[in-house]
Amino acid sequence: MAPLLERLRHRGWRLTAQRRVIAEAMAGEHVHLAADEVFERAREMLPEVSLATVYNTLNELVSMGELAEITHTDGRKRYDPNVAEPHHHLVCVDCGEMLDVVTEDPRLPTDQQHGFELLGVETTFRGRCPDCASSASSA
Amino acid sequence: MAPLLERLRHRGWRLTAQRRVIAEAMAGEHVHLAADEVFERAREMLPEVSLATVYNTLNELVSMGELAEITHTDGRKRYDPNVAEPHHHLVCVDCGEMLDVVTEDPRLPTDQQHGFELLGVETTFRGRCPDCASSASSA
DNA sequence: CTGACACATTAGAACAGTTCAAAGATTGGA
DNA sequence: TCCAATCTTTGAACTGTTCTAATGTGTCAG
Repeated sequence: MAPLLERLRHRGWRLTAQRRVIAEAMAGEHVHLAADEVFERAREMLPEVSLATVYNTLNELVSMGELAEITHTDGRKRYDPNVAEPHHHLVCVDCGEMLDVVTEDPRLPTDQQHGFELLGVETTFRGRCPDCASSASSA
Repeated sequence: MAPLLERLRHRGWRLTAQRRVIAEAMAGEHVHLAADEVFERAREMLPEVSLATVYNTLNELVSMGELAEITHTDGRKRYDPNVAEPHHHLVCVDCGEMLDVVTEDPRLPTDQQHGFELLGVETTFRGRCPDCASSASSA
């Protein structure tokens, strides 16, 4: 799938300077930035950009389906530009690093569906990343 | 497993009036209350109880391992007294109702582990509950 | 090209959920 | 009973996010 900026251009989305740097901040493969991190990155490229615009734009991209919103344990929302390939997440409980993993979706047996119309599944594997594991054992 | 209050008594946890009503508010099988809902329920039984105590107590119970903390999409933490039986959740995207479901844990293939030491898995099935499905189609 | 309207952006106030700090109340043990 | 430890309370502070009202910018019809 084309990168985020490309996709937005195709949609005829009005691409202002602010929106471009925000989209550029989200570029990449394993990107799971929180709003304040997007703000940081965007500001390096365009210092005048405001936090409100970052929030506006991220919310808009989410409702356009161009970004996925991930709710992290710490209460900050994170944004994932990888909406093309269905995937789950592997998160380090110590440093919060988040990686994409591609695994089979877990299944919900019919007798557990409670009459729900199923729409999706999200799985988060929690663990300790190599860096945190080695620094913990040496501590 | 014994209900929450029972377990707490066994641990010799100092059981004050406030703590008891908070624990009682969490009693039941499919309970996934947010802090303000616990506060509400507790206050019905003991009007003097304060919100700070609710937060203090919930956090304490979580670190004792007697409650599980669930991070909901809306930014409110929810608390689950069912820590005995490993389970996952089924959530209505419209009304937020949350049910426990018992399914097999999804597996993370070794080639996807990125060197992480795995600690746990959380799965959330998202869907629409029967009530919301019928009111949506009639709307 | 120009005016005008729609849309984007901004700063800061407002808001929700949660945590913190200091003072007061309660508990259990000597 | 008195003390020390612990619990509770109030209210302020903090974090992440949304809202508001004013200003700025792009686009297009004429």
